[in-house]
Amino acid sequence: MDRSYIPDATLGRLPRYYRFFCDLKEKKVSKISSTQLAEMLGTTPSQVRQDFSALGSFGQQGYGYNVAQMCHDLGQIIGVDNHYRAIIIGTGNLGRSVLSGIQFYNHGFRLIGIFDRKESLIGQVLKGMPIRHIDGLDEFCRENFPQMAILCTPPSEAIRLYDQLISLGVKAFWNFSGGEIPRRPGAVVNDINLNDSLTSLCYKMNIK
Amino acid sequence: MDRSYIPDATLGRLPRYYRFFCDLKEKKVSKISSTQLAEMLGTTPSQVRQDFSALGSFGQQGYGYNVAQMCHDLGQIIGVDNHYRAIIIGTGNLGRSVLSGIQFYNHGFRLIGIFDRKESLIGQVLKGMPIRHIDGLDEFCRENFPQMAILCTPPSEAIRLYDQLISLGVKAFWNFSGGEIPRRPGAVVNDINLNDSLTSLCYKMNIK
DNA sequence: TAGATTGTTAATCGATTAACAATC
DNA sequence: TAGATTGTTAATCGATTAACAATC
Repeated sequence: MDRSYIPDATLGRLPRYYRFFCDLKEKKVSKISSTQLAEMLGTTPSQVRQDFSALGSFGQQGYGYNVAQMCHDLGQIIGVDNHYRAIIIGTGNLGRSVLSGIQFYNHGFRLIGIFDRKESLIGQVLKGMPIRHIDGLDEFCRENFPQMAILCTPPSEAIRLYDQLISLGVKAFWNFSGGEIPRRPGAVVNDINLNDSLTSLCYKMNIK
Repeated sequence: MDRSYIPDATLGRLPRYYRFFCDLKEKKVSKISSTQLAEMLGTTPSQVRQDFSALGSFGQQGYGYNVAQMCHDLGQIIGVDNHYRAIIIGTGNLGRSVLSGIQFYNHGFRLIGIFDRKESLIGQVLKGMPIRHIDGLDEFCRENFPQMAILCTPPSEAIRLYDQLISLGVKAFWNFSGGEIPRRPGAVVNDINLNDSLTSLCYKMNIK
């Protein structure tokens, strides 16, 4: 189980592998071969084996991969049991769709706070939690130590919040704002840029 | 301007390049060097020049890249003026956030129809358009020829709709459902999988 | 044991970086 | 002309694919 170095390309595929194994487990499939899995994923058996080898998880020669085992092992590598404390800022359509559509707990997080700037929304209950005013963000962070923040505000506000939150100890950001967030050592950022995704779809249609 | 072959990695960066040049144009910046641009993007001058060289667009030695020109040229390559006809299916939180947050016209598309299954929503007006019942999808497509579909339904429905829409001539899909859509020749798909993105963020926190 | 399938090594392919001649 | 900066070539690095020995 030496995972001193795992290629970036492998890590990029890790969430999808994990999702497939969880689904297979749900469907009571007990084992699967690299060939079958590659078929489902639209990739090659070689890549599947190379990836799992790099991740340090083991199949069994002549048998394949044990679904429950892989599900557990990949979950460990990802750290889904850590349930990092998360807050969300911005409860417009985007914020609300994240709140309603994502199962935080199954994906390694626990939601502990919801923030907005709009006075009329403060106190409204979402997911069993009141919307708090953004002005109380500092105090909230000093008391509750959120580790991850979901940025669902306009771009310029997201960029400001980013630095503010870093100084408050937040280590990870899920950025839906479309704003360009400067990378800082010690902070990790996942961007969801819908405009860029739409642009790329246009390009793909254009060349076909 | 030979763009017989453009590397995938370059194409993956194309939307972001385009966005940066559009922003610079808005800010009345007239020219920029690969070094300055690389600084803004968090990459290397070498990569910037290599990419633009592959795309067939030209800077000027000793000067840099003309912002307005690049904006125009990259827009041409992407095909933003095509304004492909798009429909959206599903007007839950996710669908509504796409409808309210995306400027279709600026990114190569034109929205021509909104669909849902829920009776109580039919007729409600969003973005100046009535929500139509999904049962009228076939007829609508045969009359209006949508080229792209945004899937904001639950996964299983998205997968069904995908094949239905392909048979109706739809060529591109923006898949927010989280469902795994089988690739078909002649169809292009851009997936937005929020669960996978969250999983990867968890992993990144876990290793830090 | 025989058959199946992994894990790993080697070969190929693609992407990034470095360096510099070309040229505006 | 001199200075700046591109475009392109070559070198390095990383990812994918192919092949097969190891082994359950």
